[in-house]
Amino acid sequence: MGRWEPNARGRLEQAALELYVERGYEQTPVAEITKRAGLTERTFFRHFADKREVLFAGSSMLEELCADAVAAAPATAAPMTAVAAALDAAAGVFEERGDLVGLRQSVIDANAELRERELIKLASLSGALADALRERGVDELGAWLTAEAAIAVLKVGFRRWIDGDRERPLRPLLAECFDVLRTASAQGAVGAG
Amino acid sequence: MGRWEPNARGRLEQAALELYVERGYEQTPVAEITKRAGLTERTFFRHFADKREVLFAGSSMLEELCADAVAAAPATAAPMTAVAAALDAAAGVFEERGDLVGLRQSVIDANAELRERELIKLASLSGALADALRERGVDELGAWLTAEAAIAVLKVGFRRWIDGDRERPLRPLLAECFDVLRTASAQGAVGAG
DNA sequence: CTACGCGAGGGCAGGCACTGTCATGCGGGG
DNA sequence: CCCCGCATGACAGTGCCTGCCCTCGCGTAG
Repeated sequence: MGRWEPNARGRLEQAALELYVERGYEQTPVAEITKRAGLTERTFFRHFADKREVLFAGSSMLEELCADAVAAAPATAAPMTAVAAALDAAAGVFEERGDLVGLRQSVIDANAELRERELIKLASLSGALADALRERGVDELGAWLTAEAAIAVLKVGFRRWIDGDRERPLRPLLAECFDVLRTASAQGAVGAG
Repeated sequence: MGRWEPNARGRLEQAALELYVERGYEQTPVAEITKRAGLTERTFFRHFADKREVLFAGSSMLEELCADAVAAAPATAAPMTAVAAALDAAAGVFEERGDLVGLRQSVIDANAELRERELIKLASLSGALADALRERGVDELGAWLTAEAAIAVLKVGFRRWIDGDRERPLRPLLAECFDVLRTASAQGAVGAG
């Protein structure tokens, strides 16, 4: 037994999610979160850079997971196939904890600051995917655009999953998005130039 | 002559950009901006929702421009061709004021909060493009993904333009991005499912 | 000409997010 | 037994942002 209860960080994450759900993000002062977690405000900001970040603790793990999946794809796989494998891996994580993910997303959707934070996390994920593709020898432009395309697919597919029946698997929705993107890209787009 | 100097909003925008360039965004209190513009802090927040928004005054205009371009595309044009026309129109605006755009972007790139705001503006632009595509009769999924793909192209092409020689036209860079995206989408991507 | 409302901005008080700094007490290593 | 590191507490301070009320000049109705 230490001087303090263990897992301060986890307690803060849980208290924050609960309160954000109960009262909304804006109506929840940091002091309330730390009170519920049995800690002080100062400690909150030692664990999380700001009031938003507490909702995105798992994003770095997701990044690693996706980057590893890209690296693990067969050497013969096309770039788009490699990032599809990464989204496949990510989908597994989401599907495992559908309820938690849905709750968290409802909080994010309800607040502009949180949506901003979500977008920069997705941009960071895009960067990680692009890096992983470059490691595979993909050229700069191809890596960048393939990664951004994957994020587009993730955004749209994930949204349809969240807004629909969360018992349905996410993976087929992502596959459908890849298909639609391929079809749309194939037609036209020679206009700019 | 009114009671106050005219164009308070414009003076705030200019003073803010100047100061953000001179000292950096974080090191510039709102009070400094209003001082330079000859106004009070309270007035700043009547014109702009927050300290970041003052840098993104033109984004709603850009949205309208792009949405109009999509609507104005020939009825026979494919969705991707229509959004390419929209980026074409946007590129024209950027190229006209390359210096200002470059200065503004250097400020944004230097600060995470501003990058977040930029991303949500791009997401909003994506939504506007998707709406315009739906107006053309494009189905939900196709509209969404085509719009997101266009934003991906804009992000990558714009970045290359900013980081390179800004005298070079932006449009060919965007066209190249569309090509690369089409090629990448055509290969593989059948993995998720 | 007067009265009145409206619009743009000023002034002030206050809440809350976040930071710097120092204090505190448990655990482990010498 | 001492000391040092580490996680947390305590507290003051800054800056962003808001709510509320006041001021003044202008246009307009009467």
